[in-house]
Amino acid sequence: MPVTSQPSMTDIPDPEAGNGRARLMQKGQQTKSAIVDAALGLATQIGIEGLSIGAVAEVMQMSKSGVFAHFGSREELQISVVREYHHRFELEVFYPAMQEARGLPRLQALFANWMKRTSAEIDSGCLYISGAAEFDDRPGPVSDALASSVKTWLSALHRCVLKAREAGHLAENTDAAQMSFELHGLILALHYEARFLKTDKSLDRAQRGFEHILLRYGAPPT
Amino acid sequence: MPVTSQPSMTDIPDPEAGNGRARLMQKGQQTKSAIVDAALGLATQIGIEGLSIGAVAEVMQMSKSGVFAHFGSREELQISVVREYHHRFELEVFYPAMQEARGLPRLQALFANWMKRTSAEIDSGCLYISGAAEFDDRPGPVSDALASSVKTWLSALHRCVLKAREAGHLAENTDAAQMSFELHGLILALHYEARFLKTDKSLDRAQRGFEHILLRYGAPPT
DNA sequence: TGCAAAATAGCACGGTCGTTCTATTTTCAA
DNA sequence: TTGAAAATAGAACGACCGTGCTATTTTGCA
Repeated sequence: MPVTSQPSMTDIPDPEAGNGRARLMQKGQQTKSAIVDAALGLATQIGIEGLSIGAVAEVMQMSKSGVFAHFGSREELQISVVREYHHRFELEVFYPAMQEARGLPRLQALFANWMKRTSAEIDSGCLYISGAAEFDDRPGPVSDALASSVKTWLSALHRCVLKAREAGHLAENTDAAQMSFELHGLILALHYEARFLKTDKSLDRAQRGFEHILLRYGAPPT
Repeated sequence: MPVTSQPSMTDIPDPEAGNGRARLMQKGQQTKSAIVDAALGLATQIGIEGLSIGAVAEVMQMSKSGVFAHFGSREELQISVVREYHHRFELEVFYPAMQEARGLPRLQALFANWMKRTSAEIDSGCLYISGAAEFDDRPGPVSDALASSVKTWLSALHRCVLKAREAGHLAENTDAAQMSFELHGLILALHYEARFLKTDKSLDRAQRGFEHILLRYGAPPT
């Protein structure tokens, strides 16, 4: 069997796509990347709405207008941050799991990577979770970008569950959407209790919850 | 058996407690209540951090300083809002469920009320959820008040699970903390998917998830 | 009814915000 | 190396923020 092309989670067009290969980055692009980097770091701490150009400028040791010029508006900076987060999420959660065998092993890897990225070990919070709370009552381009990223990820998860069922690793009558919902809940509870309430053992609980769900949907016990 | 006194979820001292009965509210107290009311409405839309005295003053048709004088600081206003939310949560979720028979019926009522309060039908978001995202990296008095309220509620839930197990409605080896964690996850997923992603059927999924959890922990099938 | 106390308004302060405009510096290709 | 283009800085703007200070109004008891 030939090596198939890497499946991508992404369905969001990335305007910068493919200009990294053409030549080494121009100075401007380098700086812009560094700014988005710094902004993402800030956003995971104080939230996307809390992002201020002044704060980013200070971290970057640049002037406000210098930072501003790269984006044209705060909103565009926020959207860039969301795109960057999406990109990293793919890199850390999605792609590595795709190396695993289709079906249950891949689903398990997906969930394990997801937990890793969500848990408090990584001291930066999850933008998909904090962002949802910030924007669930505030429609606009940033909210749209965020929702689009999240939906892309959740539907990738949904597909993975479907494949596991097709492979006979889950019961035939498995409701994939229902199972995805329950998995999502475990991650959200992990994030909430570990990060906000500082409850220890949250990671264990998420892991055990995962096993409970697998059992319910007919996976062979581990 | 005599009617026992109403059990309370609260372990937070309320400085205003018990002065409502003494006499009709003084004008100042009335206004303060109305301000907290308006502020809570704003906070559920734009977040606790987004609360500004100016915005509250406009809703109240008062001057900024008029509003400010009641609290002495923005932080105190935020804390008052958290306390008010806690109070309403008790009233709408906790107390009504206490009318049900101890054990499984009470647990079911608790979860049903919780779902009702969380779902998108109630167009105001859940302060416990949005607040957690806002304050998980921002320690301080407001974060403390919020965390304290949430912990009070979660431990009430935990106790309810314990009682259900003691009553023989759940398997003897039920891990109450684990079960509470999983229930919490369902509510968080409901809030996330219904409010942010506008996914329909989220309420059904939460309900079905609840039934799955009950089955796992040995409750008789409904 | 009068008077102290409480409640509210009005104004000003220093600060931060996003954004605009203009000047200066840096980059990169011809 | 020169010169156009890109990148960055700096100052200023109007708006909003929380807060303090000082009137003024309203309240509720003696």
